[in-house]
Amino acid sequence: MKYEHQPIEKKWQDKWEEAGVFHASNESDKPKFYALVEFPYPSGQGLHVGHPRPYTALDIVARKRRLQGYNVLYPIGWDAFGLPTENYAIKNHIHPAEVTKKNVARFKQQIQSLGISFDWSREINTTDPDYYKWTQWIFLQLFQRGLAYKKEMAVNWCTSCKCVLANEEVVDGVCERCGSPVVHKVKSQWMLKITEYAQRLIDDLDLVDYPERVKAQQKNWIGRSTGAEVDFTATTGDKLTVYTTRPDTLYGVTYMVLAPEHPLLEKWKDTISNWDEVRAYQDAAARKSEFERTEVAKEKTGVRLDGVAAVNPVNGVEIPIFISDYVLTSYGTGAIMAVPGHDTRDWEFAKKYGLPIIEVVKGGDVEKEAFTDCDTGIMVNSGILDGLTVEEAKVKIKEFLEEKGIGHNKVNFKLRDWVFSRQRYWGEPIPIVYCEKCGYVALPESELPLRLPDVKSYEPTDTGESPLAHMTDWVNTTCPHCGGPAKRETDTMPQWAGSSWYFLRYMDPHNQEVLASKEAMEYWSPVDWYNGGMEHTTLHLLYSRFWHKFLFDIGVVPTSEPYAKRTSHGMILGENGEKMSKSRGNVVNPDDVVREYGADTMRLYEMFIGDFEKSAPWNPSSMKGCRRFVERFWNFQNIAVPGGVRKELETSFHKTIKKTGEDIENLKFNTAIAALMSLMNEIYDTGSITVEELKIFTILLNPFAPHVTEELWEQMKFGGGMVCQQAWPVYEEAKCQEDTIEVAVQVNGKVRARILVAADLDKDGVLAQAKSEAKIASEIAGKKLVKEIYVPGKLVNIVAK
RNA sequence: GCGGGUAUGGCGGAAUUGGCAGACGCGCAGGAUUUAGGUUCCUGUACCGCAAGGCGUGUGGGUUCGACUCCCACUACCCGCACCA
Repeated sequence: MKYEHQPIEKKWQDKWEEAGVFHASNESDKPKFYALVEFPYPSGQGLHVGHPRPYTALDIVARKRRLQGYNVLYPIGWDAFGLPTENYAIKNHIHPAEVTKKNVARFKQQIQSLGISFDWSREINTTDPDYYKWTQWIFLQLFQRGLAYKKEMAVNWCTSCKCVLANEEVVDGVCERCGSPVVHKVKSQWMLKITEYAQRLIDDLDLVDYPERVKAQQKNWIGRSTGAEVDFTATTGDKLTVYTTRPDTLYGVTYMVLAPEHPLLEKWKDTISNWDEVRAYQDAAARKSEFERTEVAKEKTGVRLDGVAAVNPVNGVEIPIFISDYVLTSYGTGAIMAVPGHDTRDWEFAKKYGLPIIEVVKGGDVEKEAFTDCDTGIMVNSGILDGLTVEEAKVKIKEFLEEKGIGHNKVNFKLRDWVFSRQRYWGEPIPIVYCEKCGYVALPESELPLRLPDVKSYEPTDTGESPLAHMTDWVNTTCPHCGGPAKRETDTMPQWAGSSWYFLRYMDPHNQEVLASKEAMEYWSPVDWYNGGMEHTTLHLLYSRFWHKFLFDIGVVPTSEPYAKRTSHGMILGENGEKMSKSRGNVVNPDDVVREYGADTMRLYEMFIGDFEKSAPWNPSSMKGCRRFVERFWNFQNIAVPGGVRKELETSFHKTIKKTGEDIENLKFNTAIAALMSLMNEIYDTGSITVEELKIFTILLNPFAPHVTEELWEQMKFGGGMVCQQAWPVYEEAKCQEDTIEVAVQVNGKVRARILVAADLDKDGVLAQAKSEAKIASEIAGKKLVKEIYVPGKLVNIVAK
């Protein structure tokens, strides 16, 4: 009997939707389980085979949890604002909203053809005004508490998208999205003070269950470092503060370096005798692109300031001051003290400009190279610190600095505030107006959502203004504060805005009064299990944690962290082992796979392909094994006989129930499927399957292959509704153990025989049986038995000399 | 440079409180059924060897009765960050 997957899969997808079996309830006596996958950006290309991997994985978890009696929320939606849609709209003269609608319809149809048990009654879309009303509302809360502010600053400007990018969106000096060069441009931008949450974003990682690599990457990105700020004095009398992580090396300072943009330079204009040279260097630094300036390999350059010097506060020594573009204004104080004896960059710089190098920690040879690996060394040439260990010196110097009032401990972060405006059309309008008299004024809540106006042209402008700026009717408005003339903000929010809180909306997606009701959030929070890509670790994941902490602080959400557990899937690569992409021509469309092999086979294949957390190349030849597995399951019908679980298969069934359940929770879908395959092989070896056995097998397989299991359940007239409404089988620990077990017998660590023993036989009994084995007896004959080891149920090792 | 990870048959991959390496699947070889087979079923399959046996988890050491697993020193590759003082 051939399994016709096409009509059968469609049939069950329709039935599930009609019956609403996957709709979550906000009121239930059952325990809740909130599973979340990152909602997709509905691009024009449609789904590729990478998308279903995480969806299927959490679908398996969600389906299994439902069978176990949980009230499961497994929602989906569309992260639909963004550049590709807007660009497509411009090119083809279609409104971005129309493009979005079309793409969403295609994505939805594709996802539904995979049999994912999403709760479609909670579908959301970030471009829906009923949704972005609340994105704007959150922005206003940030603004009213001083966490959103406007700032004139040099920003990353993509020359092709004609748009500002966040630091996180610039990769190797080019735009992450289109690969065009990124240059610096001074513009007035909306910023969000994520830096205010830097410490808590690190600390609270202890509260959540994230993979170590995700935690490490976030910590690395936030970049906390501890050190001290120390005040040097310039010969002009100005205070010159530096940040250092090594205040213990203060006696080794032989010069200072300022960033070319350091504000004191302008003040010293008349004192610096080589001002022309300094100005030329400043200009050159300003012209460099982000990429040129951060290129690591390049040689350090700088200019010495003539006529101004600095005085080291610990020993009164006068030292020269340089400017160099390797010192950044955006980190620390924009000025550093240079210790060439113990810092590689300072050492190179000192060698190049012939500056003195002083050893302050013993152990290296500072004439040959900087001695940086010196945490265990002893201080020398360091006045009050001489003879101390580095560790002791750190404590003593800090006491000294504080006593004299010339320095104090300081924590610094690499994390910068989040550049939040984009000069594009297809994003949430920022609900702020600018009034000559009152400055930036928040729109009253009653005017939300502030809808995107219908513009004729979405073309980005070369002036760096948003396309919205041309809509004078829309731009010109009145100030909500004083009633005078005012202009609307014409920049829009970045794509990350809508995705920073979407998981809250799923809890109560149709609420018109608040972003989600208190009751709904208290019931569903936090997300129990959130799976997503590693590429979002320092973008979406960090941003949404920040917004959630803010919403927690103002009493909107009940938990300080949004996601209790995070997991990450590996990428599906092309057949050639390279990343799937249109340009490489190795993209596989899931529609073709579903048509040829069926959704169940596709799901099994993607889960069986390898370790879920690692990337794996697409290999259609092993698809056959999964299809074969589905058909062999289907053919169980041909050998089904009445009866309960047979004695000889009892242990196997208990073991498989245990393993399948545990493996699903541990993301080990590949071994869960392998266990089911093994059980199937064992069943076929007996020549038949009993009705009870088939029922259990069907329920175990259902989360992986939902369609074929439903159809077989119906064909067999097992009753009680659909498979997805049954109860997950329960195993007994005691019955996972065989009565008779095989024990390997080793002599001096090498396996020489295998014996069958009763499971409850004690050590002496097993050893006696092992030694009576002919092979073993001859091996140990005439030798002295030194040691005898028995690992219960596994092996015996006899050490003989 | 810093941080994280990986290395096992022809291939994807199993196996971790140290205890039978190669589960499961693909592929391949042989056989059965079939008019036929890109179907199904059975058998075999790390490597060397006819066999007894030997050898084997990136490399080199170590601990142990016993190491894919633990320790030390390397190599190669992948990912993230990177002039962060």
